[in-house]
Amino acid sequence: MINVFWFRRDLRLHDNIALFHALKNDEAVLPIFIFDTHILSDLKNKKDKRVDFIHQSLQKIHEKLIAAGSSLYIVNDTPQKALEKITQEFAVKAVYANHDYEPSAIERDEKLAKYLQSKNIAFHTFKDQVIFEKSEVMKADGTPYTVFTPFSKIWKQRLHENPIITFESEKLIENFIKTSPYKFPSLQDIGFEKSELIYPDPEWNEALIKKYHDTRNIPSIKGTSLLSVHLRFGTISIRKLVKKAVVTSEQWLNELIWREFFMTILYHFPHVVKNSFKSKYDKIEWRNNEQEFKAWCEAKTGYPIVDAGMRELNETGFMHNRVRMIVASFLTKHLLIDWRWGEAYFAEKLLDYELSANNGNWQWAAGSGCDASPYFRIFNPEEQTKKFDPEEKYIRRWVKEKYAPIVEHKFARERCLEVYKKAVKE
DNA sequence: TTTTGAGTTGTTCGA
DNA sequence: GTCGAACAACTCAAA
Repeated sequence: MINVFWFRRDLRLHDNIALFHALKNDEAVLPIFIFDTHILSDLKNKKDKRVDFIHQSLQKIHEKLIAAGSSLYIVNDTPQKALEKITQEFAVKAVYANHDYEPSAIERDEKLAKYLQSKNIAFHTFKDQVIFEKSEVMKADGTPYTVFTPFSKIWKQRLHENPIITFESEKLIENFIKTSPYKFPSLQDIGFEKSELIYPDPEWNEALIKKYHDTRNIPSIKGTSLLSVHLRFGTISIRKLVKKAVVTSEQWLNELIWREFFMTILYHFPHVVKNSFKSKYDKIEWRNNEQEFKAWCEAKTGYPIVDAGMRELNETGFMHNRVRMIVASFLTKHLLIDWRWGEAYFAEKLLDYELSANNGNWQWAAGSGCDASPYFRIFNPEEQTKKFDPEEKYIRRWVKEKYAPIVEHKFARERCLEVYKKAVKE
């Protein structure tokens, strides 16, 4: 009998909880990854940077496994069919994986758990990608928080009561199954091509995090950690990051807590995927002008800070956090385009795309979310530029051509206030 | 149950 | 140029 470890969004060998539990048993462990054809077929761009990133991360794991006399088993299929195949090929005692909290992942895992149970195979899952999950940080009355500050207070209290333990999974590498190497598929084998992917190594930058509070809002400085993509795919351990954040930067620790706050919100309020967290904001009469949306996507709004951000996104798959807020406010409030359109565009383009954070932040910008920005708070792109990019270094880095403003600020602001007021009053 | 204090990230206006 | 108030009034969390 063997055990199976299924890599999902935890693409690392070190400090991986489910992997640790799989490897500490007597049975040899077969490491697998499934390129889910349900998900891949939805990706329009065959040079998707995220697929490339996953592919590269798997390659690194594969090489380490080969060095240990083992091999990564990769299947290109639906998870259901992939597991059927594997359980036919091997005598599987149990499947190990880490929790995944998105609504579609929960549904997938529930179905697979039933299937595995019917085959008498255990399905062991563990908390790994967060410090506190699901219902671990709740109000005294047992209901979930919908405001960040009290959530973060209790989160920190819980952390204090439960010191972080890391898991030395990499030291158990000898317990992987010994095999001759399985074929490692190329990007072409799974229907994709090499992208122009550039991403930072998952390195902790102590000096940067110490200055984080002062420099994080300046888009021309590389003042943000750039670790989001590694958190997204689990190429870095959240436990190791939080341990360091606690002693380095309260501000940065808060950003990690925001990540868990939005994950908790999505878990308890899955309706936010399609609808406003606060239902009255679903009454907003969006203009949804297709040409204007196209101009926003293509970085042709005529507002340099907005266009710079969109250009950065289109070219790199990343956008500085301050600029994300500015372009989101511009789309929803200046152009009165449904936040879901913007959310979908970010989902397609962002290398660090994460449903919970993307949805939470878009709803924050649109004013429709929990703990959201009040609707009358409308970013003025010029004021934001004066404050955060006064020498226009960031703008000049990304904007080559100038366009006439798509809409006049004062007019757009007043129009937005009227439309929102009407929706909220009804 | 009622009350009280507080709530990521702003802008504009007028003194 | 700087500063404080208004924006509009609501909802949440906790005592």
